[in-house]
Amino acid sequence: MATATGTNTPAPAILTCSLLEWYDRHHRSLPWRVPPAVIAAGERPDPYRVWLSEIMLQQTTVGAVKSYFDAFTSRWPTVVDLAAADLDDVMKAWAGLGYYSRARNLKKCADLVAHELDGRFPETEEGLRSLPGIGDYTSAAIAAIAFNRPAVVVDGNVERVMTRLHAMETPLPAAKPAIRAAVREMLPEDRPGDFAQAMMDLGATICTPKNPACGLCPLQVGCLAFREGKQERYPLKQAKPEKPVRVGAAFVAERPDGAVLLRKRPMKGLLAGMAEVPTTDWTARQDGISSRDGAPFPADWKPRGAITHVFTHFELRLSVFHALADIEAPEGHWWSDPASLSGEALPTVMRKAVAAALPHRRLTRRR
DNA sequence: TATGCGTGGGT
DNA sequence: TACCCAAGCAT
Repeated sequence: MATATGTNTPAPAILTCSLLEWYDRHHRSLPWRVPPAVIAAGERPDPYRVWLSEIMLQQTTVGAVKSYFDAFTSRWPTVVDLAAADLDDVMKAWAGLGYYSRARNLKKCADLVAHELDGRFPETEEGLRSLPGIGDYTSAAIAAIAFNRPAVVVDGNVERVMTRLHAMETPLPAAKPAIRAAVREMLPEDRPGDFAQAMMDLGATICTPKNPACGLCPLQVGCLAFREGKQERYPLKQAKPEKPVRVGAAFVAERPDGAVLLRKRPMKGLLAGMAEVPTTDWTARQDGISSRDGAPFPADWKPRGAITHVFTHFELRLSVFHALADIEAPEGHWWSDPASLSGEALPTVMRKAVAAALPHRRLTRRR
């Protein structure tokens, strides 16, 4: 439509058409995706695989998800299989992927779908939204991708694309309603699933945070940020508070046969229900950083350096100590022998601690 | 609306 | 190096 200045802004439907043509040619091939040509032939994706991929992809990169997705779908091909699994096994399979409440909710959701919904996922946003671990984004994404419903799917990619397209001066998250409205304008009635994935692919491969490839962008003719040469200015965001530092000590006890003493973290809070080596409390204090006070039992604890791990909202510095011990596992602890250790539900921070104490031990899960 | 919740890769 | 960021959810 024409503007007062004489410059032309294409109608939303024109941009949508351009985006879908781009997607037909340049879509990413992903293990959980049914490509557009196959969709056009009338095939639909497996809702279980769509759901599983969407949960794994929450705040997580495609590269990190792929091997986990393959492992999960090989071991548990259907939602009924996953419902029949032990939660402990699911947590072990999830270890390293982060945000562990996702895995707990994944299992809850699978149980619910398998036992109360006859193994079938709801087909509406509202129905999906009521399931554990499924919020506004994920319900819309599954409804669109698995069931071709005209849902407004807005993730971080879409936020970036739309704030640039319209040169939105409102910072996130306040801009979200305007972003949703702008996406709704572009929704195609016939291909909502492809449209949602096309927007995300565009954000991931063309409309990137740094150095966007505007020369290859199907929306370039309509992009106000590009017109002003200010692509990287958007999206505007609220400033974040700085990260506090917490310190503590970790104690890696090794039995003569090489087993390592572990315990289970509380079921609530950080790394809930995951395994760990014994540690002191993690405090904000900077002094006593290498203190071996707080060891789980008396032993000849020797310093093995320190590790740093950055969580979302604080940075953790752990002094690591090692000792040989041949005792019964204390209440709530267990000895994990060398063959079992890498399969434990150990979050990355604890793998770092063990690696510092046992530098010759292999702890990597996959590659 | 604000905060807590992981991790690894990119720049 | 020190950030930034990624297909967010629960409370």
